[in-house]
Amino acid sequence: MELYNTLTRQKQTFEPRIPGKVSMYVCGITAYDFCHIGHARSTVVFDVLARYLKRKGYELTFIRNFTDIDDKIINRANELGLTSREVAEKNIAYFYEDMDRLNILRPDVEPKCTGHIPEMLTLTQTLIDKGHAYATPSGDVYFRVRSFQGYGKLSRRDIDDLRSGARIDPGEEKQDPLDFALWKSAKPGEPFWESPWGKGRPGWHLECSAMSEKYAELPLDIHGGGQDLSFPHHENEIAQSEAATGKELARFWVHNGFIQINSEKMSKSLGNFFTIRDVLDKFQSETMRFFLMSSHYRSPLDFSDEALEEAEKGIRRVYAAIAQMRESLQKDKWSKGSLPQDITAELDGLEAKWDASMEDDLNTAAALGHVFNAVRLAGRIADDKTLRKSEGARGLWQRILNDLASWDEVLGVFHRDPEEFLAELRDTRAARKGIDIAAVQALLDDRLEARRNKDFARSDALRDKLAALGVDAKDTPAGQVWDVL
RNA sequence: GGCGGCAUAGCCAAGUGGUAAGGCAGAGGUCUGCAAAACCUCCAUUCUCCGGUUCAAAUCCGGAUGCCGCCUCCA
Repeated sequence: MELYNTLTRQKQTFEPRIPGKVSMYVCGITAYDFCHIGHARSTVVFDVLARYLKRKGYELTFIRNFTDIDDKIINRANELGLTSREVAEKNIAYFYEDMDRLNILRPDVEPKCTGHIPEMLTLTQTLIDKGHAYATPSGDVYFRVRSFQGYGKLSRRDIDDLRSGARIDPGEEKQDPLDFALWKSAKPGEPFWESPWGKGRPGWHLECSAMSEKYAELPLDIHGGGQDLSFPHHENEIAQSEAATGKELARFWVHNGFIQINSEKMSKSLGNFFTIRDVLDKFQSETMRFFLMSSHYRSPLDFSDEALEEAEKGIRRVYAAIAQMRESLQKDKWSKGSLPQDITAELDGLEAKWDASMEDDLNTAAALGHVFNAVRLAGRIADDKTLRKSEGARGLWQRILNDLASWDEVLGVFHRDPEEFLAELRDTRAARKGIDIAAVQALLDDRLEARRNKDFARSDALRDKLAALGVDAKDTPAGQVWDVL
């Protein structure tokens, strides 16, 4: 497949270093709070990538870490009167709750920073021994950025241009403003580990270098994370790992684009901040996931309730089609006859295009377009009075259902029981719009009664009343059903 | 200031040299007691603007404008 590599700034044909085996390391969360929708995007993007690589038959080693010690966690612990460990563990549990709801598959290895202190100490010592790092009198250890030739190669930054932004904070004993911490000496009251340089804790960038080397052989095939991580985090990882091992850290660097709110960055300070659970209180997780896949993973994606509602309509249409196909397939009698050649050829084409889209830098937006085309094809046959009774129709629907199931292994949104999903969707929408279900049910009962008496005037009047409440009453062969307008 | 990205219909969005996917909304139609759903048809001669290259440009090059991100913790 073609994958965009931030390192080369172009799409490249992805081939793993060892044929058939892929190693992928993705930077996970810092466990100090609930996860926000940006985390959802990142995890969904790499979940889809992981699923797709597996579908292609690769033996995948997928590593995603937890940062469970850092300033933000320590601050939060102090605010809450908890230990850092308690804060991290609580938030990791919340993370799993959110990710399970989003149907994110568990990576193969989920290492925690605090479980890898010895590895980080060893790495730090190696860097000191090689002259790439130095300890200060107060017990900090810094990476000597200018000692690493390739610094800036990922983010395309010139080391001299960085100087203006870098500075030395009071209390730091850096030799150069560019240098970054590998090991931070413990301040009073902070959690610490023993080290050759005194009590302290690892710097943020170090864990990813230590853990990727421990759980995969370098170079990694893929290293991923959010766009913002490319500098300085990933640049620093490269410096640490490559300076210490002499090996390339990763061959492909994959970065997902940001979620935006009104075309602006989401941030707590701007007050336009949404957690995953905020959203999942109002929308189904399949809708959220579908929304996240509706544009390319590297593009910025504007988040809003309106955008979610549009995604909701889209996924509802797919599930409605699944329900219809399943119901149609219940029939026992099928007339002999196949479908016109052009119809089966169209489906052949759609299957090929779906694969081609995913092969092209994981183009889920295009792939979803082909899903809709398949759904429309199914409906077209269902609407044809002659064709829909034929064995050809049966074969086509079964094939589309199989395609959807197969695509779902990667996209992860079409596997629910359609009736159950649609009912849940309706209730979710009703709740969101504050519809009083009991009042609605009473009106629906009245309307059913009116229809039994063929009192269409009263039936229609009741439908208008329901519409005023935001409810759409419809009559199907199976009887009266309702949906949220 | 340095580095980078983006600009496609009313809205969302794919498309990186061969004549504009898909979704939402809208219009007309089939179906229906009427509706809804589903399906059919229509809905960008044109891709922010100006130049250039080419037989051919939304796609490549140069310039302009606008928006956004990174350079400090950040998915």
